[in-house]
Amino acid sequence: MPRPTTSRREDGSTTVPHREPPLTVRGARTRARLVAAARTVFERDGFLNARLADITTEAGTASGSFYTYFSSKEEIFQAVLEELQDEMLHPHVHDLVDADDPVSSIAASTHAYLESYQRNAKLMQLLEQVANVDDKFRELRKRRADAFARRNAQAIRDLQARGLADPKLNPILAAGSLSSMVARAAYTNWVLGEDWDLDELSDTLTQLWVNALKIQPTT
Amino acid sequence: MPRPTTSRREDGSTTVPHREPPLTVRGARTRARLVAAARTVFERDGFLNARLADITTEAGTASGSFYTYFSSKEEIFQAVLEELQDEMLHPHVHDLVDADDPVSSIAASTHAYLESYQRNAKLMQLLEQVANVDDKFRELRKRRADAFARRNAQAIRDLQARGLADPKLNPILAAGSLSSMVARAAYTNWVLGEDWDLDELSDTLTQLWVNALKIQPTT
Amino acid sequence: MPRPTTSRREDGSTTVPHREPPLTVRGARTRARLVAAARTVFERDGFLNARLADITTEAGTASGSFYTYFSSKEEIFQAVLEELQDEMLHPHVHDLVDADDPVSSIAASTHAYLESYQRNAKLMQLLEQVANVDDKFRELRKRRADAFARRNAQAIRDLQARGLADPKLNPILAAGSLSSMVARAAYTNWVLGEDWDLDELSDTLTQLWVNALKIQPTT
Amino acid sequence: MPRPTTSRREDGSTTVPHREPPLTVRGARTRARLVAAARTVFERDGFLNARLADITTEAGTASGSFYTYFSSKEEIFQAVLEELQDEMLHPHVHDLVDADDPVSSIAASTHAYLESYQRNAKLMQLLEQVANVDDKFRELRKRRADAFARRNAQAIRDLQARGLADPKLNPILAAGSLSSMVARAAYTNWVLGEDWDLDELSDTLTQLWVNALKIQPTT
DNA sequence: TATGAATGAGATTTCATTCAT
DNA sequence: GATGAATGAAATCTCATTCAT
Repeated sequence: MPRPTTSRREDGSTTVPHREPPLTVRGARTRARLVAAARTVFERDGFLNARLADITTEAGTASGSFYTYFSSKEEIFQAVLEELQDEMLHPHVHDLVDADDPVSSIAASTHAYLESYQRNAKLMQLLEQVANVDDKFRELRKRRADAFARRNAQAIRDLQARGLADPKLNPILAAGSLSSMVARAAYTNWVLGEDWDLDELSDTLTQLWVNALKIQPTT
Repeated sequence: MPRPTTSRREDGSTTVPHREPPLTVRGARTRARLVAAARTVFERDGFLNARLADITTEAGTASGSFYTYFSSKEEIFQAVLEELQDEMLHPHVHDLVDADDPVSSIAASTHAYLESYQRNAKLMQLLEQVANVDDKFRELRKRRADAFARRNAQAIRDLQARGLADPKLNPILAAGSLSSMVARAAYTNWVLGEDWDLDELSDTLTQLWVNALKIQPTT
Repeated sequence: MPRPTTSRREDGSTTVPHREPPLTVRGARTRARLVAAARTVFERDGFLNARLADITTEAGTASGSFYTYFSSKEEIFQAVLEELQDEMLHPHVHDLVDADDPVSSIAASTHAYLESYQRNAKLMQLLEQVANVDDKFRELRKRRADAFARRNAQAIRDLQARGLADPKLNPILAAGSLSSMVARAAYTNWVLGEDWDLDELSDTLTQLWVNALKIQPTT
Repeated sequence: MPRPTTSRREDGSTTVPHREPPLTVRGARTRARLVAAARTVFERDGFLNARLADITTEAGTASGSFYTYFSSKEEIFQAVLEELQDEMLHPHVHDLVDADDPVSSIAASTHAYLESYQRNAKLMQLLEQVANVDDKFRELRKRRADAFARRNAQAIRDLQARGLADPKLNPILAAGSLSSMVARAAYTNWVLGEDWDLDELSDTLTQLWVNALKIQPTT
């Protein structure tokens, strides 16, 4: 349809398939089983190749039960994504400003990002796949990237104000570019399958970031 | 959405019955029309949504004629990609070593990369989409990224040897990371649709790169 | 729906599934086989219960071939309907005015209508079913009924002008009502399954019509 | 559109497991709510498009409660129909014989029929739809039409015996045909959506009926 | 009685690929 | 080489009906 396409009503209006949250304990359990199954199947087969039937089979439910809780593959994918922590979705240095020691702060957040990327590599790969196929997810990612860039840009601005970072840099572009660097490096390593050591990569990225901003030691 | 009967597996294990290059002039013309049509359709509809029938219709040929020249959508996509210059596929600084002035060299190649990315944004988006869906193209991208990274790593190593770059950096990881930065920044700008000015972005990236490597002026 | 319901293009635009008429002889033959098969299946199973698979099976084609020529059950039903003569779709007296003998004229057209109704009873039943289920066909029927009513109303007006019919009657309402009488009587007899004799029914309807209009003998 | 799992056959051969009438007050109330909801939903969506889930939602009951009172959509439709007065289901002249004044009698019953048709137009449309889809309802309609025809035929026979109506007419066929005329005219006006004035239509139909039977004034 | 989650059969529709002309 | 009709596998989605609580 396509749906339908599928207009149900005789007046041609289409009801947006809104799914109610489960009201009973049994319902909540079934929904949870479906989400877990979806994660398994997505990670195994990829988003595009995953069939709803695979998911329900994996969850041990009837095929029709899927639609009790979700109205599309996209929707259950979103539910799967919600298990990803926000902090993991983008590299960040949000404690940069508060820190007496920006370098350790960058090091810490970089390391944390890489670790969680590695831990969720399959899911990150999925996200990459879906964001390049589905406009809604592309938009979602853009909004998140923007939010992080703004926070990092503010941090850079603060450092510049305190004379601790290269004043010539455009804070927004620099923040976006350096975030990009970390995100793409992680992608290259764990999705494309380079075999860089996590700690070494973390150190290099931290060093590059610090150098790039020309961060001055605070002491 | 019904499943395409082909390209089921994500591991890319599809047998490719090779098609002979066209022998006659008419054949060469038809093939060229198909490739051009494919580019149009891919850019309009995306790789996944593009149907072979759309391509043959756009090319003004019968649907069956497709198989005279190509044996799959992947294969014609490869043909379309061959129009992209190699240098455009990855950010590079290959003239870095020879240059007396590494900064201008970085600036020039960054600017060139961004320009061609902007010019071929639709195709780059396609490449991103396909590389995240088809293992063969993912592999292809990895090999190319590796090749560029090796060359850039060598350049960095040379600068370090001449005392012109931060000796603490791991040349391979630094090269990979900085390339990633430029590639992903371009992607963010022209695929995700940020609205950064090309020149400003180019300047920022150059500055970050130079800072990151702690490149010393040669004079 | 069927494909998510079902926008093909990435921009969300939906292509109206316009089917080209067949270009080859083979194509024309296949299309004809499908229409014939559809009539058989519709008459046997009714419009709603008919499955496209039944039609293609009956036609001896692959299921997918259906969509080479039609894009929906409604569309092939329309093709089946086109075999019905226009004159058969509504009771009419269009030669009423010209006739020197309006009574024989009414008798002849009534008899002709009933005969063709009987001959196409199954199809008329189908039309009744579909017109009460599908707005497009309901509209189609209304337009046709209107056209016939206008012609008959004109005939009545002429008779009134010549002093040959009851001048108190509203020509439009009388025409509509008397047409309704014939149409519904035929429906009652051949669809609901009364067992009235065609000739007797024809005579009665003619007599009622003549009486109702108070038609005077012209001699 | 996927096929409903039930009511496959057009011959209406569905086993109907009877439901006991509700024993408690609460039960009676629930049943009444369901019937009212069904009418609303049927009139809004049509019989075929109406889902049992829509009905229970509208009634504010759980979906499973439906089967406590009804065993199918057909059965609840029948319950909805029972709200329609019998007299409304067919045009009638049942007081014709007793009347000293057959013309006024015909006028009165015609007018009454049209008025109630207009008032229940949505339900009459539904009945038309269902009677053309479900054999049980088609049979029901036929039986009722027969009963009315018999009564009207008797009335005509009486008039003929008293020398007050055209003796050449077959009473049964005339009764059936004239009833058809009124019923179909009402259908055309309020279901197909002509825009005839009720009183004008009523007058015309009465006049046609009186003329058709050649009814003589009794005085 | 009432609830609402669970079930699963089954039709539609797509489109890559083949093949007779 | 070119044509375009024919093929058929496969996945989605619906919703009447059942059933455990």
